[in-house]
Amino acid sequence: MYIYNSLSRKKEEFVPNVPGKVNMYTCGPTVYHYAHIGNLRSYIMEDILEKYLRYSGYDVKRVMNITDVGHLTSDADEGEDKMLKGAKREHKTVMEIAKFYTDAFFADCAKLNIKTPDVVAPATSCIDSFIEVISSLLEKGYAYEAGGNIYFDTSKLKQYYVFNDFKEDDLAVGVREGVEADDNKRNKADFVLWFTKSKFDDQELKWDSPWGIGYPGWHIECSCISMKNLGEYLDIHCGGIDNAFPHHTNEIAQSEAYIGHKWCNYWFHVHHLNTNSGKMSKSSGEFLTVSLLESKGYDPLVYRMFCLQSHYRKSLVFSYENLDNTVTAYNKLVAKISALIAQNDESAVDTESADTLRRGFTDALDNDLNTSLAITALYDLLKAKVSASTKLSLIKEYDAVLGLGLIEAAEKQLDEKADEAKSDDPFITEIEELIKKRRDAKAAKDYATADDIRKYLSEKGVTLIDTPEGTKYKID
RNA sequence: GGCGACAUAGCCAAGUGGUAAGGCAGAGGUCUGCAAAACCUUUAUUCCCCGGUUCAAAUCCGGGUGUCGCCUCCA
Repeated sequence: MYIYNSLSRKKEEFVPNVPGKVNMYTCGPTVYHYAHIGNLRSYIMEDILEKYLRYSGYDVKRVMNITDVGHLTSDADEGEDKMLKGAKREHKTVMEIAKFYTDAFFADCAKLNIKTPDVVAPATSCIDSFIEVISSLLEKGYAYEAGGNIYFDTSKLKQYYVFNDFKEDDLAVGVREGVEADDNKRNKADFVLWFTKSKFDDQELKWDSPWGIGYPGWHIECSCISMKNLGEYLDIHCGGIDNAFPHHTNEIAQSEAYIGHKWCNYWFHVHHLNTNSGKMSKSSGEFLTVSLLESKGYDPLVYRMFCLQSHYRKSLVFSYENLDNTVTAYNKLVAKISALIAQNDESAVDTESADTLRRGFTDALDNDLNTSLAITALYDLLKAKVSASTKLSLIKEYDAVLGLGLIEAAEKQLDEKADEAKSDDPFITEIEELIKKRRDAKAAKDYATADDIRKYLSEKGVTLIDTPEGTKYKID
C-alpha cells in the first residue's frame, strides 16, 4: 500500500515498524461543543484508513485522545475559555460538559460508522505522564522556565520545521485576532509545555506540578498519550491538515527530544471541508452537525459516501445540492443491492471472477486511499457479469472498509416491503384496494379513473410502480 | 509578507508520458394507455493561462493567474 506522507511530501510505500502490526494515533476532538461535519470528515477518512489496514491483514492498534483540559480560546470567544464558556452556557460543570460532548462525539461517530479507537484517553487522565515528560525535557535542556510557564526551546533542535519550509523570521506572530506575542519566549516558535500563569484567570481545571499549580500546554497531551499507549515507535499519526503546524510540528519536537530518536514514520493529513465561503468552523456560518443533517432528513451514511467520493487530500466543498446528488446515488446503490438479495441466489461464489474484481477495489485503496475509485470499483462490480451471490459476497467485503451500511440498508428495504405486504394497517389496506380498483379500471380502459387513483395516492406520498408482475407501491 | 495544497464537462470526480473512468443532473430510446421504475444509448477535439522538453503532455519543466489552508492554542 502506498500512502502520501506529509513528512516527505511524497507517496511512499507503507512499511510498518513491526511487520504485520500498525500503531496508529489520531488527534481526537476538543469536547466543548458538538463536532461539525468538517471535523467528522477527518475521522471518516481516518476510519477508512484504519479499516483498510485491517482488511489488508494488519493488526492495528489505534489510540485517540480527548481534549478535555479546558484552556482553548476560540477565534470568536476571545479571552474566555471554550470549555468554561460552554459550561456557563449550559449551567454545567466543566467535567460534565466534557462528558456530554465526548458522548455526543461518539454517538455521531456511530451514526457515521466510524469505529471507536482501541484506546480513547482523556487528557485529564494523563497529567502525571505530562509532568514526567516535561521534567525530562527540562533536565535535557530542551525546555526552560520563564514568567511562571515552562516553554519548549525550539532553537535546540537541528530541524524544527518538518512539514513546511518556514523561516522563523517569516512567521507572522499574532496573525490571528486576539493572539498576542508572548514576551517570555526565547524564540518565536517556542511553545508552552506547562502554564501556571495565563491570561485566563478563571481556569477551573488545575493540577499541582513541580512548577506550581497550573495546566498543560496544548501539544503535550498528544505526545504523551501516544507514547504511553503505543510506545516510542509510531507508524501513522493522523489529523486535520490545519494541525500540521504548529500542533504536529510541536508534537514531533517534544516527542523526539524526549525519546532521542525518530518517533513517527508516516503523517496522514486530511484536508478541509469547506463551504462556499471557505473553511467550515465552529464559530462562523451555519453550524453543520450530524443531528442537523438528520433533522433535514439526510441519512448520516449519505454524508459518509459524500466524503468517500472525494479524495482525502483535496479540499471538498459542502453544499446541500451536492449532498442531494449523493442521496440519489446512495439510494440507487441500495435499490440495486436489494434486487440482488431478492434473487436469493445460493450458488457458490465464483472465486476466480471475484479475485479479478477485487483487484479493482484494492488497487484503488492501495494507491493512497483512493476512495473515489473504490466507489467506482463498487459500480463496476454491480455491472459485472457474475452471479448475484458473487456480487453480494464482494459487496459485503468492500463495505467492511467503506462502511456505507449497504447490505443492511438493502435488507431493511426488503423487510419494510415484506412488512407492508403483511400489514393490517388500514392505510395499507386502502392502498391495496385502490390498486385493485385501478387495475379493474385499466382493464375497462377507464384511464381517467386509473389516473385519478394514482394522483390521489401520490398526494398521500404513495408512488405506484407498474411491473410485469403487477402494480407495486412505495411509501415516502 | 512567508510557506504549502489544489485547479479536469452543468455539478461531484478519476487519471501521475501514449491519445479524457465513474457518479448525479440533462438528452434520445426500449418498456408502458400515459406515467414511474428499470434497462440501453448519448453528453469535454480537450483538462486555468502562456511558453518549453518529447515521436507523444491533463500528466514532466519554467513563468503567470485563481481558489483554499497554515504562520502559537480551529480537524
